[in-house]
Amino acid sequence: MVRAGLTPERLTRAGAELADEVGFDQVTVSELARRFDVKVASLYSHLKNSQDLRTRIALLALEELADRAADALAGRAGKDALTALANVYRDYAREHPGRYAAAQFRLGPEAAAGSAGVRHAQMTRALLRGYDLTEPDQTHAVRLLGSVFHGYVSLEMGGGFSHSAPDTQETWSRILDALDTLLRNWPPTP
Amino acid sequence: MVRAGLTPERLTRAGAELADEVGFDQVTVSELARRFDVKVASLYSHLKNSQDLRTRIALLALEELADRAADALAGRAGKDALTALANVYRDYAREHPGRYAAAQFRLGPEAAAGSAGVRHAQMTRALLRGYDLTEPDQTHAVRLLGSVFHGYVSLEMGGGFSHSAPDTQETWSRILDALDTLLRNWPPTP
DNA sequence: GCGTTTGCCTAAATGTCTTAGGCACATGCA
DNA sequence: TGCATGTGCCTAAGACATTTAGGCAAACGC
Repeated sequence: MVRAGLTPERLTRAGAELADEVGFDQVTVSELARRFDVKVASLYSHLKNSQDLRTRIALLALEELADRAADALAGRAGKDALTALANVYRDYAREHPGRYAAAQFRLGPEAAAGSAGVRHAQMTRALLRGYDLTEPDQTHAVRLLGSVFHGYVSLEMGGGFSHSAPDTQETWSRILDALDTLLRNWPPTP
Repeated sequence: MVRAGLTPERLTRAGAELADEVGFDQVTVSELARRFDVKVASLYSHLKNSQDLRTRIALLALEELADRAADALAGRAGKDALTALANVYRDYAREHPGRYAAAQFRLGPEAAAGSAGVRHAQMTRALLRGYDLTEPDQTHAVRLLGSVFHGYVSLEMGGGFSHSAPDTQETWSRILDALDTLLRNWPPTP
């Protein structure tokens, strides 16, 4: 009997691919076992359970996203950086919808602490250094950017903007213009 | 044998309550049957299947949300209306997390067409009449507001802003200030 | 070469989803 | 009032996912 060479890492990568193909919430231990041509119970030597698998996929996606973001931000500032970071999220979601959904997966406090979530916040903060914001407005802006990026990408992927003109690419550009304007003219606290 | 009095409507309402208690993706035909003290198979006279149940809950949530939004917008304009509408989404998500998740549920094209989704878009457009935007910028702004509202609420509910000062209420107010400013000074197309 | 560990197996329990077919109660018509 | 019909919930059963327990054999360490 030839050993399949299962490891948590290989299972996680295969799980991520599976998520992109069939959707994150259709990711199943059974299907994963099928792909490795192995019995289901065998996976339980490498994964705690089904939840563990999903968590690992989520952490993988967060890492990949953070790596791409770091890459995109290198050497850029101001609106150039804003556009680059925004496009990282949007492009990743389009290329890897299952992984993107995984990145939104509600992590337990332990997993969240060890995740790349922190890097994401730091990078958004770095981006904002190109604008003239001081605390606490910088934090507010970090949260705004996170909301817009995530919200736009979710709605676009979910088909929320599907059936209407103008096309979503134009809206995306204009939203980035608008955010840039807003960050350069952040309203003072009333 | 006393009849339980099942109807699609009662099942949908109970399903919505179940969603708020245990989360939308934990809503199960079996659990619903348990709550009505009825055998699982009995529900299949009233529901096509599990997907049908979820779709009905989603449509219910979209209706409720649209009703609240219409109510909140009545007699308001400008920033007052903006704040009111935004708070409808945020409050609904806090009061009814399961229903809110349901409202984000990916509907099939048929269900989507018959849903209250259209009313939501119309109301956002109505709100924007208080600002000076013409097409296509109005559409861009509709999409931006949808993205921010949805994105912020998801991230806040998902705990994305949990562990940091300043508190989320302050951020929420400042984001609404910022959006108001932005809509009053929408940048011209480059 | 031998013992131990590791990797994948079989077996079995539990739970969900779904369909098929049956019995009894409620309702409608004579 | 009595009967016929239909509706509402039932039992039964198959398919599939999750998870645990325990076993056998290949790989590795000495």
